[in-house]
Amino acid sequence: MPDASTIVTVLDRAGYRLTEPRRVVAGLIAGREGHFTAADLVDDARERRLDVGRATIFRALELFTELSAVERVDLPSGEHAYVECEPIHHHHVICSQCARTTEVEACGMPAVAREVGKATGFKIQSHRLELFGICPDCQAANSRRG
Amino acid sequence: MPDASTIVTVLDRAGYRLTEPRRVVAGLIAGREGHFTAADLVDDARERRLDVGRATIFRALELFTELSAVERVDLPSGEHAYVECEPIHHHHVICSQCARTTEVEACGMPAVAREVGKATGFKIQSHRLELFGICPDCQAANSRRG
DNA sequence: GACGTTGACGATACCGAGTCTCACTCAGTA
DNA sequence: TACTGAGTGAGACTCGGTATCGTCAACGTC
Repeated sequence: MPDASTIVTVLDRAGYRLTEPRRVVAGLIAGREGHFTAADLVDDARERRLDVGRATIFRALELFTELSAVERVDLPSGEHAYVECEPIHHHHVICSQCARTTEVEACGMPAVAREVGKATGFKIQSHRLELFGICPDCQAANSRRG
Repeated sequence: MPDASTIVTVLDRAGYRLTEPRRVVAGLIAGREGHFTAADLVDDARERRLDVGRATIFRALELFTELSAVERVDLPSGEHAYVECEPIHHHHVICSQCARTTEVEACGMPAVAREVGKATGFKIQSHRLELFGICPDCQAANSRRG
């Protein structure tokens, strides 16, 4: 279960001000499972009558991304989404049914990157890997349904 | 060197009409090296005084993508771009200096996907891998420059 | 606790990518 | 040649994201 205080702590450590709107956005993120878009948070805030401006939500997301408290992912649809995550290098596995995401280290990746570098002559600097599939829960639900 | 006739052939085989605007868009794509955005093509068309509507360019790109004659990639900046490519499963290595792209099979990927599936319990259906680095030409140019 | 500084805020205008609509055109066919 | 419907261009529209600007409040200092 994600926790708003994690983000707040990261913010504090980095020397940023702990303002009410930032706490609210952190709380909205914590209240979500899986990926979410900026628009989702804007809607959430409006529904819960939390007085946070649209611009503020975008700014907060930008800041959290910079601090690696959340990460941007690109869905197959081309949409930009965010997921809350630990600030270490990893990748996301995204359930295409329920949108839940899981972090993985995908430790085989450096080898793949090395191989690609060898094959193409490129000096590989970074990569982006996103995996899409069906999570265990949805698999179970699907098989129950027949 | 990409070739407009490749796209035109794919279009023809799929039973789509070979109209002038589609040939023009195919030509614009062929005239590019590396990735490009829809806006790039719109600009190109305007510069060369080719009478192709903006909507038509978007429609053509959508169609070409559907036929796997071009593929969408997401740049680290979050921009959506396209690259011309062969209609088989592969990944792109993108030069962060000159934007040139190269296709690779990244044959180690199925193993990584399998491993991730095992570790998370997800049934992996698809993945998206993009690699960013410096191409051989830019490396050479850089080392010449000191 | 009061105060001052300045980073953060909300409102809102703005921008640009992409989509939708609709009347018109033209490629392919009978 | 006439017909038909896929494809087109113009332009309005939507929506995600950014920029601006006057105001507010977090936080360090006294």
